[in-house]
Amino acid sequence: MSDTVFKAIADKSRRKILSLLKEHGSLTAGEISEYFTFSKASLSEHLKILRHADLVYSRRRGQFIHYRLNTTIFEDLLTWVLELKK
Amino acid sequence: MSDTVFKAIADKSRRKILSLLKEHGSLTAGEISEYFTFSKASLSEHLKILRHADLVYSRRRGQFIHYRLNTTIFEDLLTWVLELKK
DNA sequence: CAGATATTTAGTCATTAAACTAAACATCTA
DNA sequence: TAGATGTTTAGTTTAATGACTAAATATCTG
Repeated sequence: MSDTVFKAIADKSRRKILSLLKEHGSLTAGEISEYFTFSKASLSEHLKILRHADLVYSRRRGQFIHYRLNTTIFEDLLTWVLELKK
Repeated sequence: MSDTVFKAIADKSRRKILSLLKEHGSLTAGEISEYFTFSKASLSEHLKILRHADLVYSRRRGQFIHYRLNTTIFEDLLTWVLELKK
């Protein structure tokens, strides 16, 4: 399990982004930013961290960039937790 | 799910401590320190963070303090992961 | 193409986190 | 009780993180 993933989910705002994406399926950076008070530049930074951890995909559709969860990494995270719990 | 837990598992050394405890059942701070190169003071700091996150118990037996995993929190972590994955 | 909108990059600053050494505290044994 | 061993606390330093503003880049529309 990569350190990058644990660092990515260590931040409360990023976890909130994940749950927003879970709830809505897909959101643009602009839509996500409506749920937060910090700047769009800061949000972009958070999204970059989530992207690098492979926790989200992004795909540009015209002017907008759509984000969605990449659930494959959660599989690994699940394995890590179960390994310690069992 | 508390932020404290996510912060606690964000550190690679602390995750290694958790897996050592999983593997050995129970270890003293001194025994744990043999697996690391950093100072015992630093280890003590890491153990404090794990204790505050309720990821480990500690119990003094004479001169030694024994650490072991507290698996109840992993249950919550599991729920968090499943919630995003499902 | 020019202007508008969406998003990211660059550069800076304040806060937090992780490491260290030295000292303190707890318990055991002679 | 004194000295040895095990562990934590205090105080400091350095590195990493998260925030900001300003500027750059990408795409759409008139």
